[in-house]
Amino acid sequence: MYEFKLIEEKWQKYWQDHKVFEAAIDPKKKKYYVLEMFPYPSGKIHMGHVRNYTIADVAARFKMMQGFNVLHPMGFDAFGQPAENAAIKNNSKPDIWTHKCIDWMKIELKKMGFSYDWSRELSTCESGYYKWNQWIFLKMYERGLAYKGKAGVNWCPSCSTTLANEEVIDGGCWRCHTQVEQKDLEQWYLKITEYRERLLEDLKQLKNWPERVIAMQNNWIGKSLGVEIYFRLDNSDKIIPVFTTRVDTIFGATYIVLAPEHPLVKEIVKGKPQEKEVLKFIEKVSKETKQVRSKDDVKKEGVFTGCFCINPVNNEKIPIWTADYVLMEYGTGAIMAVPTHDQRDFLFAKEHKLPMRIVIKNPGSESNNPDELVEAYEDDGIQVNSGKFDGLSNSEAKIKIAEWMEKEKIGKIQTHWRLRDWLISRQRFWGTPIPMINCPKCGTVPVPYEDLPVKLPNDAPFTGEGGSPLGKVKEFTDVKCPKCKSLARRETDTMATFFDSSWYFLRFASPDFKKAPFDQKEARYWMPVDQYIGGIEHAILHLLYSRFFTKFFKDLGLIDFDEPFLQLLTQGMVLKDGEVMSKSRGNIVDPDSIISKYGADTLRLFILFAAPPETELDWDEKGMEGAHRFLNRVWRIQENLKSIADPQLLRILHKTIKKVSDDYAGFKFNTAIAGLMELVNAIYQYGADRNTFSILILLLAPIAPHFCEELWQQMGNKGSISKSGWPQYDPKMLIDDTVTIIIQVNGKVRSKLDVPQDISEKKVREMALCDDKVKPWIEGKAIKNIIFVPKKLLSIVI
RNA sequence: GGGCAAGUGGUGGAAUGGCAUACACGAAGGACUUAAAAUCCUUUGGCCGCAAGGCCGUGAGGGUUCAACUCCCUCCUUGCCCACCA
Repeated sequence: MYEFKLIEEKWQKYWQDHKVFEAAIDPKKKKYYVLEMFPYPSGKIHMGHVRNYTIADVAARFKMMQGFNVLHPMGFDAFGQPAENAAIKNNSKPDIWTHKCIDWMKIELKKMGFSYDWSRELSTCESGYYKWNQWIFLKMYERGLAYKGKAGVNWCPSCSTTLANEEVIDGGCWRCHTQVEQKDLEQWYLKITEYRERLLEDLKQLKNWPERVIAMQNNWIGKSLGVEIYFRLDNSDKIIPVFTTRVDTIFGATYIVLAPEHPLVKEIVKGKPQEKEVLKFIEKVSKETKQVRSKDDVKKEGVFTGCFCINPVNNEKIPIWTADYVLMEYGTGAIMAVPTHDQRDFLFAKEHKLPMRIVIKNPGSESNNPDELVEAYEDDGIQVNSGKFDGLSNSEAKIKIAEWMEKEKIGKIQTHWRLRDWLISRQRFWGTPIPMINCPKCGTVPVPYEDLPVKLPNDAPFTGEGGSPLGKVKEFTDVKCPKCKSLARRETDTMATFFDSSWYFLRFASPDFKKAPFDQKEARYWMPVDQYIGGIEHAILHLLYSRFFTKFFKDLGLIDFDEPFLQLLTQGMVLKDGEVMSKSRGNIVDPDSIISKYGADTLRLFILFAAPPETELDWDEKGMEGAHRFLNRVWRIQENLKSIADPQLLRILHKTIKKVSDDYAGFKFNTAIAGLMELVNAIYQYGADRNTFSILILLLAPIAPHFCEELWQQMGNKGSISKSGWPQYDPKMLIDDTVTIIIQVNGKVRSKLDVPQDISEKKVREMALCDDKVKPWIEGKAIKNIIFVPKKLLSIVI
């Protein structure tokens, strides 16, 4: 039994005292920057963190042993609501709570033996960091990328703060899940939409990102090509623009629908007999939450406005409705309804007995009668009832009709985007103050660069209610206008914490740099991040914002690359009995208690062995025992070393070096460990010599570093094993003298032959045909064909 | 409704056109021990058979191939993400 507690403490101290993992520019060495998504300091690390950081640590240590100059930093995403909530609850201060949490988490992270360069540690709540948030904000403001806008914003009544669209999940607050309300406020936005084309285009560069993350980003940016069509109001010059991606169905538009919030609705019903009913309907819909309106099973409601408009392609007079299934936020807030080719329109038209016309012929149906439809036909087909476009395939017609409409000036080809500007204002204390001053004379005035940072006051009244706590601190709000020197009021909103995490990876290159967010010389060497690792929950927001900031820095001339993260790995969740570990379920396994029972090396080994990094991992304490048993099995090898290497074992050793090296490089840690276990099993069979054992220790070192450092030292080596180089295999040792050839008859395995590896096909044929196990299957039958795959198999077809 | 994954022994998983179930867990048996733990050894997909051996078997069905967990088509199930997006 090895004494994991003593060994782990000993080597953690050694790494710290000898600054083993402190990184510095070395132009002679190839750099490797490995980064995991930094944690929010909630107080304790959980198994998700352990898994994330263990994966990254093996990558870092493996690359280091291979001779790369590795940067592997760690920091804390320290601003945010929980600190403030804790302050409210405990009548304390957010910074005290946060620093306590950070200290505690650092202890736990160090116990895991991660190879961090702690000299680069950063926390986003330090003014030395958030000063640069403010600097970046001002640079964006100068370029018109930060602007103030009044808008209906998502308001969480529980946190009494606004939320970005992206932070609203199923109509609820992303943290507390309270139903989100709509509220009008003056807010700061970042114009991420200005970068949408590049954010979309550059996704193509990201060859080493998981496909699904690319797909999610794609959908989120949501570029759709379509046509804006101008419907003229009957007996008026007023134009109602309508956006469609299915312009091929325009000849089948039998009515149009305006969103109830559409400003035209009230205008056009004025004085009409329907006015009262329409206004009542608008009133009713305004009370519905977006949630209710988006439910699929809720019946689509709507009313006729009494007005008509003209379909510009055939001058048909069609009715105008308003209905709750049309959303003001998307497109133009108005749609053309084609009941035959859109299922929502179909259900609505059936309900309200509106006319229909088939314009895309379903190749699988004879009928041309819309009354016989049981649902809308949304697939491809041939144009009918579409004037001069009849007979074209609808995909062809889409382009032809769009071009024709643009020529006739009755429509315009348009691009629509789903991505909105990013709302960053928060009515919260524990965040970066937005560096702006509101002067009664000069209006909005930026804080001069030399006055940065705008520091958070030490104290503020925390009630959790009302607007920004900063608004109640007079020393903070009262300030002289930088322009006219008259009394002005400081902006009291703080920035969303996603701002902080959108560039921290650059700050790690030079965490103490005083003149800019980062030292260009350091950034040029270390960036971009070679391997980024984190949870899939950040697949959209955090990664999109980080990509946006990176492009912005490039435009400022500070860096010369487009994308911050070359390779991305999204690790799977850690489950317990098939369920997500969570406080509410009460099924949390505390890493700390596991470390004291088995040691960090065993925990690292188990968590990597139990499943591939990307898939879910079901926690199983029995598996921990197995992992621990394996380490003890390795430990005992040293008691019984032979002086001469067994030639059989030597071949297995070299194959293992290759397998483990390849598997580490491909993040296939579970099979790498399986390979090491096979090697250990072989050692127990053949007996190991010193060299074989040393190589085993080196191969295992990235996964169980303390354990291997100790054995490495006991073998008489000096210095850290992480600087000792990576074992190389001899390609000649991978080739066996003999190979096993599989003999198949009609695809079924009937025999196996052990033969010299360079044997001729003729010889194998001869051996196979007179093989005792093969004979009965081919006797008296005509051989049609024989397929020979060298070194693998011979397949006889009869 | 759309997109992306995935579905393999009692369990976690391995194999990405060429011996299905590597490695581990669990289970059963044995050695050592006064005993237990630890350790070591053996067995462990199903069915038939004393055995040799045979047949079946990777969610279901079909296809391509000498050969399919792997490629193609249809479907089912689960997970994740998106969604009255026009």
